[in-house]
Amino acid sequence: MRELGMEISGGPARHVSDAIPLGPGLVLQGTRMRFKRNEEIFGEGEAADYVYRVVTGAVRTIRFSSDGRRQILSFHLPGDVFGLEPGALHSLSAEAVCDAEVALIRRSLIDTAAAQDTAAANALLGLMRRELQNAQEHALVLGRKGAGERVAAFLLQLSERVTAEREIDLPMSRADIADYLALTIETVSRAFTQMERDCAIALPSSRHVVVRDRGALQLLEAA
Amino acid sequence: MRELGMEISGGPARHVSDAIPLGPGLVLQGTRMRFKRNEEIFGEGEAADYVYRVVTGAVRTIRFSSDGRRQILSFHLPGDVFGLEPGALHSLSAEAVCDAEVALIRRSLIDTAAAQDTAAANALLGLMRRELQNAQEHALVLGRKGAGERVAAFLLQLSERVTAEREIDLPMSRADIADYLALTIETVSRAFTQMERDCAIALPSSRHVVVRDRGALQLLEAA
DNA sequence: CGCTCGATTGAGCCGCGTCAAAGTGCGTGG
DNA sequence: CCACGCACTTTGACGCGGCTCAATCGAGCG
Repeated sequence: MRELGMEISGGPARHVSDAIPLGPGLVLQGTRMRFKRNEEIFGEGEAADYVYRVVTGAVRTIRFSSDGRRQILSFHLPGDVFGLEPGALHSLSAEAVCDAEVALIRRSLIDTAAAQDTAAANALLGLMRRELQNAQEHALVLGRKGAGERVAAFLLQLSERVTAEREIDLPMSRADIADYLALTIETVSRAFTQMERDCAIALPSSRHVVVRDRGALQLLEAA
Repeated sequence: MRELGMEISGGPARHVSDAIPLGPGLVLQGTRMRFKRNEEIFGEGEAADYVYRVVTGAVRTIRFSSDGRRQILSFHLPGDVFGLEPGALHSLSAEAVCDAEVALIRRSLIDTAAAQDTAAANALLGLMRRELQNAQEHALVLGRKGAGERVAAFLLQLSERVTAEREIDLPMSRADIADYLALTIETVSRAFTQMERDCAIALPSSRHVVVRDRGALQLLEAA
């Protein structure tokens, strides 16, 4: 995190404490910060002195391939914890997908809690497991699915996370989706168009998706 | 795990205890078992009552895509711990790549140790982190690299894990490599042949790789 | 010696990336 | 309020890398 103190938004937000639930029965106090669209929250290689929780907006974690192309490893939505690293340094970067509010808590507090309270340690383990399963599922999608199937899987996953409703407001651009699914923006766009032609979804605007036929999407996802 | 007691190999191996180091200062007693090539160690959806550590041989963890194709998520070599799941059920299957010896330890013992000893809990967290980083790195490789680069990255990674030497005995078949890298056996084979033509490696036999020019491999890996 | 499984090699095709050009929405400034 | 500009999205044409299908080769084993 660069210039931690300087990036806190003006007004009464400074030092407004915010709760970070690490698990059942374990809630630690944090500080809320605002980040603008595309702003870096922390960078790869920096000291991992904080753990974060999305309050509003969305956050992406990214790494760069040796050829310079970026891979988005995960999207984090309100309620999600991110930046959790057992090591001393961040092994990836995090950026705000759109304007976002994030709650921070000092890493040292969490370590202390985990050292004294086994319930806290187990809560951390649970958060870690969740990320591991996400990463494994992601590897499976990237390895075994075609373009249309990846986009369908992405929409289904997102619709489950955001709400049980049929309408999704995408916080991220086509470029973000492409870098998450390891495709190009053109291919992602064509997949959306094709799904609209098949009446699986409707696209009132490019960032607003209406799931018309969930079954058709699930069929698409299955390759 | 099916028919746990019945699959223990004959002879004095039965109930021979084996140490499983979960971390610095935490070693638990386990039982050694033998598995034949391609034998299932545990299956997706089964109760995760044990944690495992490879003693000799190699183990693969796999999941199946909805279209029936398998994805190998990771290879585990002697010393590696696998089968660790915070949840009650295994979220993936494990099989012996070749004849292998595996040390088992009851999950309940580990949970007890983690609940009483924060050092043990941290050791578990470390093992989990290692797997998470592997999974993220794997996703990046699958998403951002071409065929030759994937195979080069695979060989480099394997050579670092097995030994610092220049010779690698592959425990796994081309089909295993293909399913790990999300390629076909033909493409993997062509990549090997090409690397031999480029004098980056030598192939005395299909399972024995000699790294001739590590720099060339690293150049290949970088896309 | 012959069988079988795994590995290699070749020919052809298809999906997705690349390059290029419109089209669309939104914020800014005149 | 409208005109403009910029960023994002969509659509099209084309090429290439890896998959498919198929044949051959090689090694271990009965």
